[in-house]
Order: sequence, then C-alpha cells, then structure tokens
Amino acid sequence: MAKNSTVCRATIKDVAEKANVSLMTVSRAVRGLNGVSETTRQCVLQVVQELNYVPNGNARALVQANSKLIGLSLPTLFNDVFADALLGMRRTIEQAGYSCLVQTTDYDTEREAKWTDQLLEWRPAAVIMTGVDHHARVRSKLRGDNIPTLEIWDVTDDPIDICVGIDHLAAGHELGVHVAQLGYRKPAFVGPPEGDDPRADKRVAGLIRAFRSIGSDPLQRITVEPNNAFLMGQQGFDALPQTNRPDVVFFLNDHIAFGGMMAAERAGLTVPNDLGIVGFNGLDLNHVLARPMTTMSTPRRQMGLVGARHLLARLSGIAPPRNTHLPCTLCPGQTTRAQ
Amino acid sequence: MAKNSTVCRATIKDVAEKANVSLMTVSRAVRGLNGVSETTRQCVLQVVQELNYVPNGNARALVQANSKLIGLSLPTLFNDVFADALLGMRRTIEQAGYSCLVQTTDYDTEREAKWTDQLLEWRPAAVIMTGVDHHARVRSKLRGDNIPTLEIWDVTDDPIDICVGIDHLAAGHELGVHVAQLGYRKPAFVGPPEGDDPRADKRVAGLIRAFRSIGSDPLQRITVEPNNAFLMGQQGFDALPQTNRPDVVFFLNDHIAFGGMMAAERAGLTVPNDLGIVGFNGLDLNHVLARPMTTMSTPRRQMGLVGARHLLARLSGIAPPRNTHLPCTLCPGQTTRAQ
DNA sequence: CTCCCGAATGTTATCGTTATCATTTGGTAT
DNA sequence: ATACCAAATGATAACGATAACATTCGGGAG
Repeated sequence: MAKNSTVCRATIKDVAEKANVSLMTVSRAVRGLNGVSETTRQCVLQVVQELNYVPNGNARALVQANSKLIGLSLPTLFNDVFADALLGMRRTIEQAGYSCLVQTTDYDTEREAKWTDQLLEWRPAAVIMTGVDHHARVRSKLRGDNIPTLEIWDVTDDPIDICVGIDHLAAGHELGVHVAQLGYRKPAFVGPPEGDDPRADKRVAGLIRAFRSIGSDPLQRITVEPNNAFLMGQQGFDALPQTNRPDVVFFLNDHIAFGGMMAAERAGLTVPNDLGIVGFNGLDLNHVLARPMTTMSTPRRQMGLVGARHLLARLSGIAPPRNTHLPCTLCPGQTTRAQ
Repeated sequence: MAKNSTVCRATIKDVAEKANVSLMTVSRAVRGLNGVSETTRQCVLQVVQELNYVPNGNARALVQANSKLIGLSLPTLFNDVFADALLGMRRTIEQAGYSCLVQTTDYDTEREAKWTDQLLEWRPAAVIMTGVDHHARVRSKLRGDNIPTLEIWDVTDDPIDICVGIDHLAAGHELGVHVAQLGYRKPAFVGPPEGDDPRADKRVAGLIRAFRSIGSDPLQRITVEPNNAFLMGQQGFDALPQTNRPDVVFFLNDHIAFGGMMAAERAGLTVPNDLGIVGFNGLDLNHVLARPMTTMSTPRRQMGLVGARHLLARLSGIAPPRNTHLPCTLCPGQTTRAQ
C-alpha cells in the first residue's frame, strides 16, 4: 500500500531529449566537466532549470561505487561538547561536498553496531565515530571494508583507522592531583554508570589513581540517569550519601556540575567551604559565572578541525598520523578551596 | 587520484553463487520475505555472515525509486531546544527503519536551499525542516516532487505539506502582556538580528504589540552574534544602552537570559528590582536555579512526538492534519517583580 | 584539395538490486 | 498412475547514472 502519490521526477534522459543532445553531454554539462562547448552547456542548464532536474545520487553512487556521504555517530545531542566538535568539522566537510548521515547512540554500543550496519548500506565515503571503544563487529567491518574512519574524542594506539582526541586518563589524573593538593580527602564522582561512557570511566580511573596515592578515602561513584545535564547535576547531589558526606564532587561536565552546585547551595551548603565542586570540559557557561568553577578545559573545536583535516587527507590518499593527541588545560576556579 | 585502496565488498551475486541459489532467492531471504523455505533461508543467511554481505542501499533505492532516508534541517545544534524536539522524534523515526541525513543551516535560508538540492539527490522518503519560512525554491521543489514534508516549531495556514508547532506571535504577546502588567515600561529584546530567525521576529512582534497597547517606551532590539548561548547573554547585556537603560530584558531563550542575568549581577544590578530578566522555552536549567526565571515554556518534546507521528502517517498514505498547533505555558518566575 | 588533429559529441556496457513473470518441485486428490 | 496446485525457485528487464571507447566535425598545415 502506501505508494506516496505520483512523485514524478525528471531524469537525465528527459533532459537529453528536450535539449536534443546525448545523455553524456548532459552528464558532463551538469557536472561542469570540460569537453562541452559553452553554447551547449548553457542550453542544457536551461533545460535542467525548466524540468527541475536533480541528478539521482543513488544511481551515481552505484556506478561510482561510493558516495559523497559521511556517517557520523554521536552519543547524544544533549551536550554542547559534541556540538563544539561538530562545529569544527562541519565547514571542512561541507566544502569538500559531503553530506552527513547522523545517528545518536545514547552511549549504547549495541545500538551503534546496529546503526553501523544500516549505514554501510549507503556505501559512505567515510565514517566518524565518537570515542575508541566500539563493538568488535563494528571495528572489523569498518576495517575489513577499508573505509576511512575517524575516531574522535579519545586516543588509542590501535585505532580503527585514525583518531584525534585527548588522553582522558591523564586528564582525570591531573585534575585529581590538583584537587587533592588543595586538601580534599573525600572525593566523589557524579556521572553515568560504569560501562556506559568509556571516556568517563577513564577519567575516573585517573581520579582514583590521584587520590589513592595520597591515601585519601576511596572515590565514591554516584550514578545518575542520562537526562538533561542540569537535572543530572541536581539528581547527583541528591544522591550523595548523607553520612560521611564527600568534601569534593567531580562531575561529568560543567553543566552537570552547575546543576549540582545549585542543589548544594539550596541545601544550605557553602561552596567551596562545605563542598568542593569540580566540572569538566571548560564549557562557556563557566565564562559567565561570577565564580567560575574548577574544571579541565578540552580543545573541542580544535579536535573537530584537526579530525576533519586528517580525514579529508585520508580521503585524498595522503596518510595522516594515525593517533593525534591534543592537550587539555587545567582551569582552577573558585568552587574549590584556595591552597 | 585518490582511489581509496581496494574496497572490495561482497555483492548479492557472490552470496548467490556461494549458496548455490539464484539472486532472487538471496534477495528474498535477506529481506525476510516469504516464498523461501526455511532450510534455504538458513543456508543463505549463513553465507551472508561468512561473506560479510551488506546490501547496497544505492542499488536498492535506485530500483525502488525512493530510499529509507529522511532529511533533517536544523538551524543549529547549539541549542537544547532542538535536541529536545529531536529526542521526541528519533525513536519513532528509527523504529520505522529510517536514517537521518542532517544539516545545520545557521539560520541561513540560502544555505538551506543549497542543502535541499543536495539532499534531493538522495531521493529521501521525507524531509523535516525547522520553521515555516523557507526559500521559495525549496518550497516549490518539495511541493513539486510531492515529498512528504514536516515543518516543525512554527505554524502557518499554508505549510509545504504538514506542520506542527506553536504560535510564536501569540506566545510573545502573552509573555509581553504578563510582564507589562507587572509594571515594566522600558522593554528590550536580546537576540539575533531581524531577518535571521523568523520565529524570534514573530515573538518580538508579539512583544511590541503587547507593550504598544499600554503606551510604554518602544521595545529596543539588541542584536548579538550567534555563538554559545551563555556568551550571547553576556554580550547582550553589555550591549544595552547606558543612558535610559531598559527596565526589563527579554532574551531569545533561557540560556541566553541566564548569561545576561549573570552579567547584570556582576555589573552590580539587582534582579528583578533594577532589571527584569525574561527567558523563553522553559529549559531545564531553570529548574535547578534557586530563583527560577520568568519564561514561556514550550512543548518541545511533544512537538517532536506529534510531528513524527504525523509524518509517518503521511508516509503510509493516511492524511494527517496539515496544521497542528500546540499550547505554551507561561511560567512567572522570580526574575521579574511581583505584581 | 587532402590529411590530420583536437575538441565536441555520441554509443554501449555496467554498477547491484528488485519486480515481474516464468518454471520447477513435491505432495495430494482422484 | 495421472492431473493438478501451491510453494519454492529462477531468468530477465528494468532503475538512472557514468566510464570508456567511438565517432563526428571544423579548421589549419602541407
């Protein structure tokens, strides 16, 4: 059933007939190849206008055996963080004439794998994925088909193809060491459950290492349901243990941290004296706060830029570095005690 | 140049040969059609596994004359607002087996038009666009080709095909009337320049009407560069006139309003006594603030849900309502004076 | 006037799949 | 045994474009 009415579209053949030339001449004229006289080209383009002709990308992709499509896999759109990275890539990708097939995975590897299968049906020219932890099937398919693949946001010695990102373990460690030096001894972390977000897990590992080395209480991991960031922060604070309360809380990112801080203050706590608040990413929210939060700033835009550049290089046959590591910047703020 | 290595992928023919059946049997088995014995199906699927066969979507779309692709046009990803609407749609769209081809337009109609051309090459099954104000070429192409098209976020009597949204003029008016009743008489609006965001323009028109009817000062429109929302708010406040300063500022959305409020307080102003702050959309940030902002809450998630439902109905031949109007909710907060 | 050459144009096969219309097969009723 | 039927399977022609090769054409050199 459900044949959507009569969608009748002009084909290259229609154009050729009306313009009184061969298919190939139309094809050449439309694509701006040379070997067509100026007069003919004008005439053809005229007819193209009249008939509202749009070339069929499927036919083109079929005969040329790959398409001007790039698959893009993000965990979520509820996150300025990914928008930033995307912003860095978009121009570059667009100018090279590609379109983006986007999915959001909700940090679900299975879901990502399923989407990858769907995606590959379109014979994309390249694939961009978030992070370096994927379903084995995804890795093997992308590798096996030799599809240029960019993994962004995290680094590894053994990327599917190329990767550009930051070292989450090191970033977590550096942040932890800084906060530990300020005298905090009862750390907690608020974020997704272990296993959901591999990058969060790596940062937590860094934090744990930092605090363990100075013999503090072990880091308590508080789990919140994925949701709007600000609400997650609030929920995170509410979920803190009442007895033996942490003296500092690390949040998955700055927005969540802000939500947590608001909840803390509403509960009558003073930041940073009663409770230290630490974010991650150095989001712009932080720049408008009267008392900026302690956080670790990440080069999101640049990651996108560099990633896109490398991917395009890869697409044009030049081999870019497989593993590119960008630096983070510690941003001490006023939501942790001064030393 | 730049032939990306040897990407050699199994075709349906390879599977057929290895499984010792005809192409059609493979095709049927893979698609789960009936008319294939269980034994044969198992055998075929086995070979599919072995060869890592993925059907070619381009060939399929070519012969079937349309694809399981939906084009999605958003102004920007820097906005929880669109993420919310998307969230409402995604599941529905996904479960029906479609993939999304996404673009962001940066509120540029030309850019949108250019993308639409590119998109149509892929013969999408449907298109989703933000708002109801588009390039004439876009309207005529989508209509002419009879492509199921959903316009979301705004309403009009004459949508391209179907639309689901809110009445921005009415929402602006209601918000303006509320604030005027509180006694404010020198209103300003902070947002994109006129012409960039048609929905903002409509809301502003509503505000103007509300304030004009009670003989207040005319609404001053302050323009800020598109950017991160929080920074836009800050910039908006900085751009307010020093002499004859407004007594209330309407912001394009809650995040921008928050940025503006932070800047105001840093500048020594007291909210709401020295300056009223009004947002829009009822974003979740508002729910974690100790003193929630005055705002107009919009049914973003629901818009996505309803929109997707209508679009899928349209795709299966049922005619949904062309124009669906959802209600907003006024949320008086503590960033404007009490009556 | 003829030959030759490059530019402009045309012809044909092909890409991987599905729709449509055969054909085969195995079992059942007579 | 024979005829018949539905279920399973197969052969062939599209779909709309491009690559690769073939042809035409017009003009300058000899």
